[in-house]
Amino acid sequence: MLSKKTQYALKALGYLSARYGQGPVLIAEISKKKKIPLKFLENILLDLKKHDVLQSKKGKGGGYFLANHPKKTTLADAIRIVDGPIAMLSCVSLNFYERCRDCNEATCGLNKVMAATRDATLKVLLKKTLEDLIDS
Amino acid sequence: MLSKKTQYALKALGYLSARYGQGPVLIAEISKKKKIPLKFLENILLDLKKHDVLQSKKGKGGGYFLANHPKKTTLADAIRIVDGPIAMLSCVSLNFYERCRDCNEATCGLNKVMAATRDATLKVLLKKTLEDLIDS
DNA sequence: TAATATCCTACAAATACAATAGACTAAAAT
DNA sequence: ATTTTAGTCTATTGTATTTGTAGGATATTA
Repeated sequence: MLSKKTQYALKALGYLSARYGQGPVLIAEISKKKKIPLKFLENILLDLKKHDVLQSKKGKGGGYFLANHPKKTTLADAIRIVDGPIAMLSCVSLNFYERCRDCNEATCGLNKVMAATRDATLKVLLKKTLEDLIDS
Repeated sequence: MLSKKTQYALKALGYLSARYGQGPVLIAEISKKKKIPLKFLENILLDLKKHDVLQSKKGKGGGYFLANHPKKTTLADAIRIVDGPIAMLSCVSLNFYERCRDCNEATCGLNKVMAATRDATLKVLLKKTLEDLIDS
């Protein structure tokens, strides 16, 4: 299950996607419209900025906005930044790989199954983008 | 990511699958071979028994064994018992559904995307069974 | 220089996860 | 019968993660 933090992040990204090209949006506005705790949201957006998904502008007329067209950022990208690995086990994670103790990957049945699961999940998350987060 | 508890459960189920039809296996044996804390494993196996994945026998010559052929239990079944929902959000979970506050599912972009992700993941986990957990 | 709004670090509270303890029940062997 | 074996059950403890808050620092505009 995605953490609440990640849900907040995706909700905020959806909101910003709907306003892409319309200038900066205040954190306070996103917080209010999407019912996300303000200070928590600050941290989340900052994190997304540091990973080049968002850009920001300070002072009056400032706020946050997407660094690229909503189609350019995949959900896999976004989720990895905020939530970490997409795979169900570290030993099959592409971006957060960790060898598991007491287990030989070459012979481990669980490893193979989880790699197949990761591939299926990732196929969707690499295809879907921030644009798909816009509410209809 | 799967909890450690779930990893332990799947490792244990793989071990029991390899010994299917060969009589009961001691918790202590599984614990030792798969390096799973004994008392923790007790709880996990008991849980799987209560959900009819395992059966047990007490006293000398006792132990745990699969209730059905390893092919009969899907990984989706096993994971749901120990870990809970497979979906990334409760609002798209088939077995652990919860409506999310402050969000209209009919119009929510996130909901649609996560439903698609769930379908892809589930397609694999419903096809794979305990038999696939047997180490080669 | 005053007002605005993001940036940054640290912290606190709440929840979930991992592991252990110890007594209880059932079955088998003697 | 009673001892040994092995699973059953409930509770508790320690640890880690998650969620959320506080308050000042920095940058931008007017």
